[in-house]
Formats: sequence, structure tokens, C-alpha cells
Amino acid sequence: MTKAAFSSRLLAWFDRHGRHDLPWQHPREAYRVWLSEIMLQQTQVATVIPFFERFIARFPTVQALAEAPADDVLALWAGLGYYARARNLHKCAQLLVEHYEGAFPYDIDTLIELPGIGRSTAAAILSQAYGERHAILDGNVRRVLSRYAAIDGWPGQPAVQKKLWALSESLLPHQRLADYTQAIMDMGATVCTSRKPACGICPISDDCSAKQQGKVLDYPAAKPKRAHPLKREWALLIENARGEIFCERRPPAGIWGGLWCPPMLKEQQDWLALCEARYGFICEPANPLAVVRHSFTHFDLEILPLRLKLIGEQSKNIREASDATWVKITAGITPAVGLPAPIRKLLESPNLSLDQLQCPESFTA
DNA sequence: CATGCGTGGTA
DNA sequence: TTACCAAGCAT
Repeated sequence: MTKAAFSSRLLAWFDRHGRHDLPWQHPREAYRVWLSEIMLQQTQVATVIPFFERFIARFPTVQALAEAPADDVLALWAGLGYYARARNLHKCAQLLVEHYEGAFPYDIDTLIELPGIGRSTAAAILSQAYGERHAILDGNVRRVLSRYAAIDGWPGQPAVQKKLWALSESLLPHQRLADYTQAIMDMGATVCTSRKPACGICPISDDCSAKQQGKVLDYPAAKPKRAHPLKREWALLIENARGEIFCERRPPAGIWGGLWCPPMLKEQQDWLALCEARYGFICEPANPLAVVRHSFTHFDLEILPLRLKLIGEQSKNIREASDATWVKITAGITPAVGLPAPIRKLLESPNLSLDQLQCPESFTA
């Protein structure tokens, strides 16, 4: 198959079977494309859509986003994960307003300089928003091309990555770049899927090397396995008379950077004494909640929730600094500050039945 | 350049 | 239940 045939078959397939109703396609303008591309990094379309809709409604323009408080941005991002994306997005919006009058530079090397925008995202923005001729290499394209050309080796390896980029560049058409970029991603996402590829309806299966060898599922090569450590932390859920939970802002780097969280402690200790020493809170233990297990990409976290109630009316004297606040969860309502997904679930749990379970072990220190 | 960084779905 | 997978980038 010629290179021209590759793209024309993909485009013909896209016209009939591609996705044409994604929220960022109407209108397909740079701000919306950029926002969608950042949200879609390591994240699937179905997950992104509701976040995208809420985000666009709250921040309709680059200017609106640039002017927003960082906490508002993170609050709307909460639950989507990889929070550095939100911090970079916000920073990027401010740089665009400051240096580019709120528009996106056309030059790909300039675009890549901006925070959160790498080679693939820059190419996606330029091709989708402006029809510029740039190749992308996301997970879908990686899968399609590694099968198409039977490229061995894990795509995380630089040498493999290099081959895939070269192939992606070489297959670019000269027309309909926005549609082509969407087409190859759609084909990867809906036909050339990871576990159940539908080769029978694939527009390029005739010339797919992996298919010819009967080894479609062998490509792309799997990532080398690594150990998956288990960490355990105690979450201090300090509740005041209004049923609110004490939360602090997490440091910008590391897991859940910039989000808000109840105090998390790695060691078992005298929680009541700690509360008084660190925060000036006089507490008593309340019924504990069930242990929560949360799985990250590179480790598992076991959260041991420890409920403490403030005694009497201390709310007036309570520290209310810029890095500490009280959070009340109301079902279905986005909290004002960003909470990590498992913490939000924890605070949403119908938690107050006293006979729920026994976990006195947590209090024995 | 190898590693850190989330979460929800699926088998 | 566990394991794996899914629209990358920053450092």
C-alpha cells in the first residue's frame, strides 16, 4: 500500500465511521482543542467528556482560565488525575495571555516550549485547530503503527519511539490534516483496540504486517513489569460541629499535588495528642470507617480512616489559614476545593452508623 | 533517560 | 479480587 493509500483509506473510513460529535469538535477551535488534548493525555474520551463540559462552561476562554484562582482550576480537575496537567494548563493560559495575546503560536517548537505541551500535543493542536501538517504519536497511533509495521520492542524505549515517530511523519497526507489526525486516533480507539482488535472492519488490514503474521495481539510489546509496593497511611478525619472535615493543601510536587486532603500520617501514633499539639484541636475518637484501597500506576495505597470529633464549639478558634480549610461534602456537588478521588469517596461515604465496624486497633498507639 | 504522576473500566 | 489497560509530559 502506498502512503497515499494509507491516509486516503483512513480518511474514507473516518467519514463513515469516525467520531464526529465530540464536544471539542464543535467548534473545533484552538482553546477547546488544547483543553481536550491536555485532558486526554493518558485518559480516555468517555472519562474526559463530562470534565470537559464543566470546564468549558466555567472557563469559556483562555483569558477566563488565566484569570481564575488556581484552586478553582484544580477543583474542576479533581477526579481526572495527573494533576500536574491542571497546574501546567493554568500556567500555560497565563503565558498565552501575557506573551501571545491569548492565542496559540503556530510554530510547533514555540508551542512545545509551553508547559504541559509536548511534541504530540503540540502537533494535535496545530493539525486539529489549524490544519497544519504535523504528526502525532499518542497511544492510539502507537498501537496502530506498531501493528501496521510490526515494530518490535516496547514503545517506551527511545529507539522504538524514534521509529514510530518517523513512521507517523512519513504517513502524513497533504490534505485534510485535522480529519486525518482525528481519523487515526479514532481508528485506534474503536477498531485497532488493545485487546479485541476488529481487523475485519479495519481499513488498512490488507497491509498490516502484524495481521499478516497472525500476531496482532503481540503488538505493541508490553511494558516491562515492575514491583508494585503497598503503602499504608492514616487519614485523620477531624469533624467539627457542622459536620465539616479539616483539610490542608498538599504541596505542589508529588502525588495529588495542590489538592486538598485531610492530614495523612505514615506512622501510627497518639492521634489525639497530635491533634492538639499540631492544630490546637481537642478531639475525641468517633467510629472509624472501613479501610480504603487505592491503586496508583506505580504503587497501592491503603488508607486507614480515623474519625475524630472536635469536642464542643471550637470552630471559632480554629485555624483558617490559606493552606487549611473545612470541607463539607454534599452529594452531587463539586466541592469548592479539589479533593483526590479516594478522599472524596471517603467523605461521601454514608459513614455515621455506629455499628458499622470495629477498628479499635487504630487507636491503640 | 528512567521514573513519577491518577483514575476508572474490563476481563 | 487482581492485573492490566487507556489521547504524555516534566524532570
